[in-house]
Amino acid sequence: MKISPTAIADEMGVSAASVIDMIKKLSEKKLISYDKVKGAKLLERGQKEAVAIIRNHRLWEVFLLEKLNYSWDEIHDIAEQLEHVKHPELADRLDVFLGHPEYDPHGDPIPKSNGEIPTTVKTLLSEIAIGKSCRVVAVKDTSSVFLQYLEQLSVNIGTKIKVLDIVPFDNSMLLQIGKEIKTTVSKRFAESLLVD
Amino acid sequence: MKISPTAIADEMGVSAASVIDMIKKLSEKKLISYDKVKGAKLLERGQKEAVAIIRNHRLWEVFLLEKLNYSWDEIHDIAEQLEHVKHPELADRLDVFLGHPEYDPHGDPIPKSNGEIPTTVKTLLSEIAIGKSCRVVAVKDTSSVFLQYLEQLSVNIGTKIKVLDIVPFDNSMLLQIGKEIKTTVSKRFAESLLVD
DNA sequence: ATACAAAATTAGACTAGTCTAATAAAATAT
DNA sequence: ATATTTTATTAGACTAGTCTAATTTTGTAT
Repeated sequence: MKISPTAIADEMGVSAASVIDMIKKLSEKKLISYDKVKGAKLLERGQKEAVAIIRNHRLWEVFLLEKLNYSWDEIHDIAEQLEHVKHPELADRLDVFLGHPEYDPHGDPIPKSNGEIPTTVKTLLSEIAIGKSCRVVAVKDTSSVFLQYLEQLSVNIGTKIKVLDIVPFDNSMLLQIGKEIKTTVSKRFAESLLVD
Repeated sequence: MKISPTAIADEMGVSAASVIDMIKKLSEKKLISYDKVKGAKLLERGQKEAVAIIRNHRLWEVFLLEKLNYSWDEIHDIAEQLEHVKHPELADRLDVFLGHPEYDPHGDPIPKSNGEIPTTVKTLLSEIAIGKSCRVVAVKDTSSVFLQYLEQLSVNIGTKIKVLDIVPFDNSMLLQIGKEIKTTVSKRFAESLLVD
């Protein structure tokens, strides 16, 4: 997919001009390539740095949730600060301390030391047929409102969900969540949850 | 003690001009006061922020040493980055997780949530008389070379030291460290170690 | 193919933090 | 009390990251 300056600007909430400036700087540093037609692409060094930071981020998220008892919707913002702490062995030591977790609390895979990222088969809940069951493996939307809504519905990574019915009118889904809860959710909701 | 711009510049390894510029900015923000005669002083708000950061720093040091098994001389640099991570509850949660430690690995007291800093009676090892025993409570010098030297001598916070003799010529001290080690150390060394 | 809209780019400005070099003020020594 | 040295301060410049307001380029629709 083509990554254009405006796409980045929207995503990051900065002006297009800032993105262009930064693209120039990162290109000079050979971290990314950029050409008007192909858009922006990570170069080898940039890819490595990026994956390392994602690894940090996800490991810290596990730490914040499991060790400091932060909730699902609070950890992202703090991890965003922690991810930039730099020290050669830090991620590896954290990884050992946490017992080599494979996924972060949002269900995203934690890159290995060597940069390898485990892949998982993920399907949108919205694509599950009536009568089928599945397990939540990740969330696509990590906003607080969504995560808090999930918490309210007792939906977590690993929660079993059965699709009882789909309303043809607007594709709302009637779900059996775990054993206790039966509820209807919107199409938008079903498109924000990843299952296997 | 009067804190002058040059003193700060030397300590921080920046130019005097930068210090003056920063003094202006911090004064405008009412974090410090400055007057040529009295020097720089922390104001209430500045004091609070400073203590909060020291609290973060020392708690992270405990974490790095105890949980990630970093060594005595590596933790300071990493904690210097971690200390600036900002989140309302972070220090308190870390404090709970670590079991409310009172001192950091260098023996310095960890400020309480309310900003209170426990005080301890500390004496320089160089002031202990021949024949007296004492326990190491803190280090005054936290450079790697010094900390590594201490490690080599098996000196840690809590280690018992007996002053066996003092050389009148240069005030070197003959020490009994723990049960095993007997060695002579320089006056400089004895002035870098705090005991009770 | 021309005109409008959208995206990319440039120009110029601003803040924050830093520097060096020049100057002013203070402290110290004789 | 004056000369010398040290300290404080100012002036002007630089980098990094950001912005707004042009302007140029590209894409699209008729």
